[in-house]
Amino acid sequence: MNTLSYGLLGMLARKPCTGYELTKMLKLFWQAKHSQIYPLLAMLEQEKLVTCELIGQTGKPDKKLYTITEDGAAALRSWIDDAPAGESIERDEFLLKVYAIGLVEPAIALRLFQERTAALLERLQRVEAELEIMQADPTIVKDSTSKQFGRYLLYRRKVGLLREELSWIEWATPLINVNVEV
Amino acid sequence: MNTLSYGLLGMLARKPCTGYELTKMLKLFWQAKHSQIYPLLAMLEQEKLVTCELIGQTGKPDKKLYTITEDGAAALRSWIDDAPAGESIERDEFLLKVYAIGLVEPAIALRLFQERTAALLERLQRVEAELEIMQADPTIVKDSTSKQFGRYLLYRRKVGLLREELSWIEWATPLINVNVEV
DNA sequence: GATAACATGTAACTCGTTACATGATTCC
DNA sequence: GGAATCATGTAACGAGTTACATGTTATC
Repeated sequence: MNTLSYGLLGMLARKPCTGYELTKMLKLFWQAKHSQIYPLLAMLEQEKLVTCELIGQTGKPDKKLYTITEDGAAALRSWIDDAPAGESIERDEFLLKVYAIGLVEPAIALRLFQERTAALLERLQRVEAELEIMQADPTIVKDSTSKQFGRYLLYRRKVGLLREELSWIEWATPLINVNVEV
Repeated sequence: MNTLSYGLLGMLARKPCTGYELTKMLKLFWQAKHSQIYPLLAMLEQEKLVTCELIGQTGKPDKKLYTITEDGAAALRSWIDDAPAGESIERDEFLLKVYAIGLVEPAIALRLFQERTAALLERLQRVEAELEIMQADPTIVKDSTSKQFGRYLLYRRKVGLLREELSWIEWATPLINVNVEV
């Protein structure tokens, strides 16, 4: 049982999902490709931490709906309670490029920031749209024992961090122009 | 040449370093253990993107000081210019735990946030201390073509993001108490 | 007497990505 | 006609971690 396995259990605790759905949902908090997720789901099923139901569809491929079991929920809870805080990992190519930004021409530096801004704005839009849906439901926002509550907190966090990075870029951009503008 | 290799070149573009120093410096922007870094440095030397000087020390182990070459700087520049924006990776166990926070007792949830706060404050202190050193030197802060400039930007970014997450926790904490306080 | 900092390296392993494989439907 | 979405799976590879290996000095 690695960290990702518990992550999958956590998502399934909110609602039953297919591997395909989990892959997309997870993207915001823990990147993993489907090739990693499908085998883990099979393992969780073998360990009886989840059950699987095959759902035939017409016009679309059949799918497998996974549901967390009582054992699974117990394992998840004890992981949250007991596991020591694993360190967080961040690997962002953009940051490595910024580190050496003094070496490249200002035009290149500015393009780098512009591209980042575009990507951040796109993500921000998606996250804010999802947040608005959640905020329309008062039980999600107010009941800290709701199954949806943690997800709501995380979306709020994401919005804050995205906005913070955007305002950092706004601050940094004119600093790069300085030597060029004369 | 993978992303980490370019990251190492970027750090070496600022100043010559040993593998040991690089491991520590990199930690803030791209986690990597020394066991991954030492072999890459050997490879960069073979490719003549860096040179290596053996420095004997008394009382401490000998060390190897790596310096970026003209070829190395050129490779680094063209990577920054041309390489398409690689996606950023974040893997944070804490986030997965928060996702399922509705399942655990409020006391556990609060402890989770408290531990996170402590870790964030510690990191914030280190980053702010380093920032103050940089801000004492006006050339670093004002000259966007300085070798130090990118690093300065990144430390500013880090401070902003750490503070943002701290204020998110301050906002979230009372929401968890709600059901308990009655 | 134990731990931390300094300093480098290799081997075995797990984790994660890329590519291969299949196949219908909808939108441009 | 081509791309995107839905949907699952495996194999080969590359990236990253853990553990092993060595040795001094300074601090608690």
